[in-house]
Amino acid sequence: MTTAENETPARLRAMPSWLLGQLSVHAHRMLSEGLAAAGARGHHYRLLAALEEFGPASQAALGRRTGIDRSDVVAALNDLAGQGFVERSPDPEDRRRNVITITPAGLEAFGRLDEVLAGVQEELLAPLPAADRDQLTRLLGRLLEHHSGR
Amino acid sequence: MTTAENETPARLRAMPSWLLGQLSVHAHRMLSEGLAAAGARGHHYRLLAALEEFGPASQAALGRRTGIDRSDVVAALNDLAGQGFVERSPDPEDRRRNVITITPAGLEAFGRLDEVLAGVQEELLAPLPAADRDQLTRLLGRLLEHHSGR
DNA sequence: CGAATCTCAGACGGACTGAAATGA
DNA sequence: CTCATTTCAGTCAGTCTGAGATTC
Repeated sequence: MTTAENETPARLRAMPSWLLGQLSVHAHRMLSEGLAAAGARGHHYRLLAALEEFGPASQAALGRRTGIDRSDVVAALNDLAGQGFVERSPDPEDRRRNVITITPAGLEAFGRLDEVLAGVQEELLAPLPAADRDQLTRLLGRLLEHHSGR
Repeated sequence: MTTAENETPARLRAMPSWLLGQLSVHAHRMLSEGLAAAGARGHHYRLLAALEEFGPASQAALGRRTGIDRSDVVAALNDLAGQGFVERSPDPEDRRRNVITITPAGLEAFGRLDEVLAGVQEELLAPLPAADRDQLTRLLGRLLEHHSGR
């Protein structure tokens, strides 16, 4: 064979959008595997993080904060409620809504998942020295800020 | 409302894996829209790029180079052949194979798509000064190199 | 009335698997 | 016999849409 049979075209390797896409696939795989080993999914972590930071909220608000579709919020909260990590109660001020509250067990579970994800970030950035890691995170943050409303 | 109802949790916003994932969704959307306006899909561009750089190849080799599944390679090449951008001919040296060759019309189409994608990269990195763009691309490239075999 | 919330059922495109046919 | 290639049919998980019931 004169040319390598599994080499990515240089055109692709030079494109930031390609690098971004490939890396995000790797990151997503690491993340899913880490969470799966802890018995959770990405949606679960995101919902718990929103509840931990902002306190009790309606399901619609949780969907907006986490970017999870309204239907998927229902399903993920079913899981979390089944494990006793959140509680659903009707909102007395607006009876269309459920108010979702994180429980002590939920906070504890969130702490464990958070450590798992910190480990994944570590693994993801492992090849870079600390200064480069910070710079990369800053640059990505700036791009995302710019491309998602503000 | 005391707290904003659509703010992403700080925990997420600080995670490189989250930034990567969100940005790659934006990038993918821009890419698909740009290509769709030119009547193409991501698979088509990738296959044309591999043919342009490495010359005629079997379908299996194209799949390996572009990371496209063997089944999807068949479908995308059907599209490209239908538009006259590639030609399928049996390999005389190994009659299991089709040798795929890019046509002059295909090269021209590739040139157009390449300009579209260059514009998308420009738009994606727009908020960053040139030095930061290069650094970002370098850092992403290093991470990808490390996390994908070589 | 129009708009928002919660819920379920199902659609939809993308990535992938299995297997058959052919040939090295 | 084992392995690689091409092709098609079909599966699978993830995301999203539609619609109904309820309340604002």
